Formats: sequence, C-alpha cells, structure tokens
Amino acid sequence: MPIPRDARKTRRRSNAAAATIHDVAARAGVSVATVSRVLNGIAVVREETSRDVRAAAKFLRYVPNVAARSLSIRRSQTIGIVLPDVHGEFFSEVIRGIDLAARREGYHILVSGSHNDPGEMLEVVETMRGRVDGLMIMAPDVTLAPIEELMARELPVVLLNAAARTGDAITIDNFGGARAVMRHLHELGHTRVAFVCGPLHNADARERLRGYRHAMRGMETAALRALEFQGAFTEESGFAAGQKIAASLPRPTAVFAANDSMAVGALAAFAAAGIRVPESMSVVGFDDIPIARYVAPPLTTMRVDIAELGRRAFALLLDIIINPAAHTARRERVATTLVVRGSCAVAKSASTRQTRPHRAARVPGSGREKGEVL
Amino acid sequence: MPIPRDARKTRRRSNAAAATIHDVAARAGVSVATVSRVLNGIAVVREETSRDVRAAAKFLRYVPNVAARSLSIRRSQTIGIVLPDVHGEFFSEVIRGIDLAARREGYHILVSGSHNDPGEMLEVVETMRGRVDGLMIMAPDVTLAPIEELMARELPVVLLNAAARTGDAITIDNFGGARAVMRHLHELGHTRVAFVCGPLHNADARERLRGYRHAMRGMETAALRALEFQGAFTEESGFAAGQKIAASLPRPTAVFAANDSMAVGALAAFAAAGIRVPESMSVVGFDDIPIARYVAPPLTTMRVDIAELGRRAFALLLDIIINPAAHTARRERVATTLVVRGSCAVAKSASTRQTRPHRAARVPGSGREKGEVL
DNA sequence: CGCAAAAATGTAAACGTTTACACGAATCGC
DNA sequence: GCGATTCGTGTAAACGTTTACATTTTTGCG
Repeated sequence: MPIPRDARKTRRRSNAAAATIHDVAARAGVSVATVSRVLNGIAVVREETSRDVRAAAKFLRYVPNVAARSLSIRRSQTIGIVLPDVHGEFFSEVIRGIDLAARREGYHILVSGSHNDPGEMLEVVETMRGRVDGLMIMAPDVTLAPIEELMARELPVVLLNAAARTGDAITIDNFGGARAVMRHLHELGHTRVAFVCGPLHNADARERLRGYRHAMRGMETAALRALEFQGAFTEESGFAAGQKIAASLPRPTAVFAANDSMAVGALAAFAAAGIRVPESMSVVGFDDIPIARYVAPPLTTMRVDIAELGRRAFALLLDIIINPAAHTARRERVATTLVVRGSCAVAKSASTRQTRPHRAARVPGSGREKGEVL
Repeated sequence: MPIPRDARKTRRRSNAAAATIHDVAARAGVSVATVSRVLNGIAVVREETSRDVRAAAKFLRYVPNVAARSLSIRRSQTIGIVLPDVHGEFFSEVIRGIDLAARREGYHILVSGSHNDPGEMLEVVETMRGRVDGLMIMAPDVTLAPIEELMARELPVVLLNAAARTGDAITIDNFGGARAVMRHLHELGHTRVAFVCGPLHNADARERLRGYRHAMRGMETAALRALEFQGAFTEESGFAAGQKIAASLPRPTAVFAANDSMAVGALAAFAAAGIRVPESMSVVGFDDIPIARYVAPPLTTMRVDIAELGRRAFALLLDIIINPAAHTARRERVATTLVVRGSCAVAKSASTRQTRPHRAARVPGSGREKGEVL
C-alpha cells in the first residue's frame, strides 16, 4: 500500500499518533540522520543544530520507537528474569536488586515467574529469546539445572543460586554460612544440635545440610541422622519438625533450621509445647527475612544480602552481553553474615554464667571468615 | 551498504546467526508471506504447504524477531508494571498474579520498582512508552496519584490500589474490610478499640482509618483521637505503637492495626510488656501475610487476595488495550475476607464464658457482607 | 584568494516482520 | 466447456530506526 511519504506525514501530525524521527527532522529542518546523531550523542554536530533538534523533539514530545531501534541495532536493552514458582519476599528483593543495577545501565527487565517444571521453563525461555539481550535464571532445584546449559550458547545466561555445574552463576555461600552457624552454637556449648532440612531437590537446602554435617563430623551416622528432620522451607513444615524435636529423646539443646520460615514454625511449635526459647532450646535460622527480628524471641540467623545477589548477577550478565567472546565462565559466591539476636543461649550443661555467650558470640557483620569457603 | 540479498543470505546461513523468515521461506520453497501466514495461523494455507513450512521452521530453529514484529504490527505484547519502592511479599504476589494472567494471553511483563517520588516515576513511565502496550501503576501514595492522569490519554493505564480520582483503577475494599474488622470486635464485646494507623499519605491507610472511624462514630472526637496511634506500616512502628498502647490509661481492650506487619510489632510489644494476648488484649491485623498464622498467638486478620488483585488488573488493562475507543473508565474493588485465628477473645467486661466468641465469630470466608461496601 | 583537508550533514540501504493487493489455478454453475 | 468465483500464493511497501558512504560546507594554510 504505497502511500506517498508526505501524505503519510500529514495524516500523522493531524491525529494524535506519536511523532517519529522524520517529524522531528522536518521541524528542525535537518535530516533524520542528524536527529539520530544528536539524540544518541554519537557524533559531532554543530551546537546550534543540536539545539534546534532538541527543541523540535521536545516540542513534538518525541520518544524513539524502541522496536525500530532494537531492530536496527539488534539489541533490546532488556534482560529477562526467570523465577521459580515460589512466593515470598525473597523474590521481590532479588528483582529489586537487579532492577536497581539494571536501570543504572539503561536496561529494562522482563520478568516471568511461576515455573517449576523444566518444560514450562524452557517454553518461557523460548518466548524470551529475541526479546532480551541476556537471561537470568533462578533455579534452585537441582532437577531444573540441566536445561539452561542448552541455552548457554545461544544467549548470555547467568544462573542465580543454582545447582548447575557449568556456565556462569552466582550462588549464596550456603556451606560457609551453615558452618558459621554451627560454630556459633558450638561456642555456646551446644553439641547436640538438631537440623531442620529444606527440600532435598533444592540446591541451597543441600549445601546447608552439607555445612551442618561437616560441623557434626565425628558423630556416627546413625546418631547424626536421628538429629536431622525433613522440612520444606515452609513455616508449616518447620512447625511439624519442631513438634518432633520437642518429643525426641534425648532432646537436643539447639536447633538449626535451614531457613527462617522453618525456624519461625519451629518457634511456634516450641511455644505450644511449653519449651522455652532460648532457656531450654536455642534456635537459629538462615536468610534473615524481615520478620526474623519480630518473632518472640527475636531470631538469631544468617543474613543473606539478597539485593547484593541481584546486583552482582546483573554485573556478571552485562559483562557477558558486552563481550561474549572474551568472557570466560565465572562462578561467584555471595557471603553471608551472622546476626545474633535473642533465640540462642549458652547450653545448660556447659555454662556457668549468662554473660559468656555475649563475649563468645560474633557481632553482626563478621559472620563470614577467611578460608571457610568450601 | 547495498549487499545483494542472496549474498546476504549466504553469509547468514553460514555463520551461527539466527534464521530469519526468509531462510524458512527459502527452505520450504515458498514466499515469506506464506511463512508468516502459517506461523500466525492467519489465513487459509494448503495443508501440505503448511507442513513444509513448519518443518523448515523447526529445522532451522526459527524464532520470529520480536522487534521486527512489534515494529510491523505496532504492538509489543508487553505490559509495564511500575511499583513503588516498598519491599515485602505483597509485591511479589502482585507480580505473580499479573504474570499468570498475562502469560495466558501471550503477554510479557516489564517490571520497574523502586520509585517513590513523582519525578522518578514519570521518568520510568517515559522510558516504558513505546516499549509496552499498556501500563499498570501501583501508587498507594496520594501525592503520586496525579502524575498518571497525564499519561492516561497516551497509553492505556490501570492504577492499582491507588488514590486517583479518575481513570481506571483496581482498589482493595479497605473501608469495607476495616468495618468488618470492627464489627467482629464489637461482637466480641469490645468498645474501647485502639487503632494503629498507616502512613497518612498512603491511600490504603486512609481508607482503613476511615472504616475504623466510621465504626467508632458516636464517640466524641477527643476521646477518639486518644485511641488512634500513628504508625508507618512497619513492624518497628507497630512495636512502638504497642508500647504506647500498653502504657495508656484506661487501656483499650482491643487493637486494630492497619496492616499485619504493625500487628506483629504490637504483639511483640505486648509480650515484652507482659500483656497477654488474647486474654487481656485482642489484636487484629489486615492483609493476612503468610507469617500471620505463625506468630504467637496466630493473628486474626483481614485477608486480601493479592493474586486476584493482579489478575483483575490485567483483565481490565487488556480490555482497554484491545478496544481503547469503546472502553469506559472502570473502578473495581477487590473484596477482603475475615480470617479468625487466636488473637482475639471476648472482652473482659462483657463476657461470661470462653466459648461465646466462637459462636459469635465469623468463620473464615464470610468476612464480607452484602451492602457493606462504601 | 584558492585549494586541500576537516567538519557537518544528507541519502538511502538495512534490520525482519506483516499485509494490501495482484495474480494464477482450481472449482463451480449453467 | 466457459466465464465467474473462490482459493492459495507471491510481490513489495511499510513499520521507525541506525549508519556507511556521499555530499556539502567550513576551516586552515600558503
């Protein structure tokens, strides 16, 4: 449908449709190339011309058409984020961290959540292809990990918090964090420490378990297994585990829950069972979610800087996008920090005075030590 | 740089760059128009041709270039979501709800959070223009509301949970919910009910306050004001308010906190002050955030179906996008549900037996009644 | 003042789709 | 059996940018 350009232009200006670069060029009395150059600051343009163009653009409320631009430069200035189907503020924090970093660099983020099976995830990745310059995939489930490796050659991909063995990834220092928690409990004199485990298909859960076991090494396996309770990272499962722990004999003096939600559930179970925390039972969590400091008693936990996780992941992804050839796979680890609150006390059998734990306990901010990584 | 088309095509197929519709057409021995028709199911194409095209596309791992498509059809199949700079699972739930609904309709979502001043928000909206087919703006702050009205004529916009007086919007039934909470407390015999208010620039907070005051009507203003405590929707502010309430004389028999976070904070304050809940003090929250059921005692609260909020907002936005001309502004309200847990009991002065509140209390799911809306 | 070099700007192809219109081949009614 | 439909397919313009190259204007220098 060949419409003469000038006719088209007339129509365009008459109704309310958005102004194009041609409109700006016409109004400023220059060519589209010049307009493009001015607006992108790409080449030397005479000061006066530049002013005219800017004025025309402003007057027409010109906004470049992103699709056309993407088509031309073959980049979308957008990255995709694929999240698993899990709720909670963990994810909003991750998005926040990424968004903050991305906006600084002029990138937008396309989000898709709610996928826990490889098929659906692959489908999402497929529809994002071509729409994004790079992909960030959060796949804590070990069973999901292999999929992304397929994509790696086609699109820059960073795995968040994942179990994959290859490619670029950012993970939380779960192992080191778990060991630091255990060290804290040991310093308080606890030796009989129960563990509430997260879902076993979750890579974070596994690593935390590994840290726990590493600290408990020397115990015979049977005795160790008796101290481990299965959970699912939910308050509910933590509550159930807490009930079992309350009923177990001999009862542990401390509980390390693999995340805060389960710790909160366990706390509720102990309260219901009449077990006082921290006097008769010490409890530690992992993540430092916001309510951790408002439960009774305030929860001692391992803080994970989630926004930092997002920030670092974006930096890594950008590095790949900018120079895919020169990039060599990196795997980074985000440190964790012990936050001491009121849910732990000196073990009954081991202590004399109430003040000792305060000397022994790490102050917030020093939770991770040199050389404790894997 | 005029490169003959066939030369270009050769280059293209030789290195690893993505296949285009031309490659598919060439391989299937048809024209690009036919390929487009097959892949979009837009017109009648002979079964055999269709098969060939599909096979060629599959073989070449063809994925349509979204930018080119957007440019051509002048739509991006993407909607933008602008969130304020607030954390917490409320937002991840909203995104979840929208994402679910959007994906079903083949839409993607572009997210941008972290804006609490009009300037930054406007900037974000500006950069999203042209990139999205419609916008969803969450602006609980009354001061932010006016901005979007500017945009309304340029781009389909739905306000979530906002204070604007015009345009399309989805809001929570804060007023009705607050009244239902108060009715529940009245039925338990409470007349001296304190209120912990959210930030006054927040429209949700204002409506909940209005519901509270409506229920307390008949009280003289001075006495009423003495029962209102300022908070900020945070646990911390709830804790502070709880301390003040604990010290106030005569002490209220119940507290209605404008959100769960503050209710949790107040609970902690009462525990610290030795005030037993629910025996000496009833507490109700608003939102039903996940931990609500795991604090001690489990919190009675008003549930807001957040995912539903997102779902309805998307449906509304889609309606505008599809037929902007025929659309007439709608303002919808999402209902809330009273969830009775253990944080409320019959008022001391009014009751005889412990069982009565259970008869009087509404069961979960029946919190909202006909005719109680504004 | 004249000419070469540098600077500023213009021209038009390319990015990969969609789709109005054109066109040839079946199919139909009589 | 032959014009009129219908059906299937192809051709090429259009979407709004960017940018290589061409062209014009300015500047510098003898």
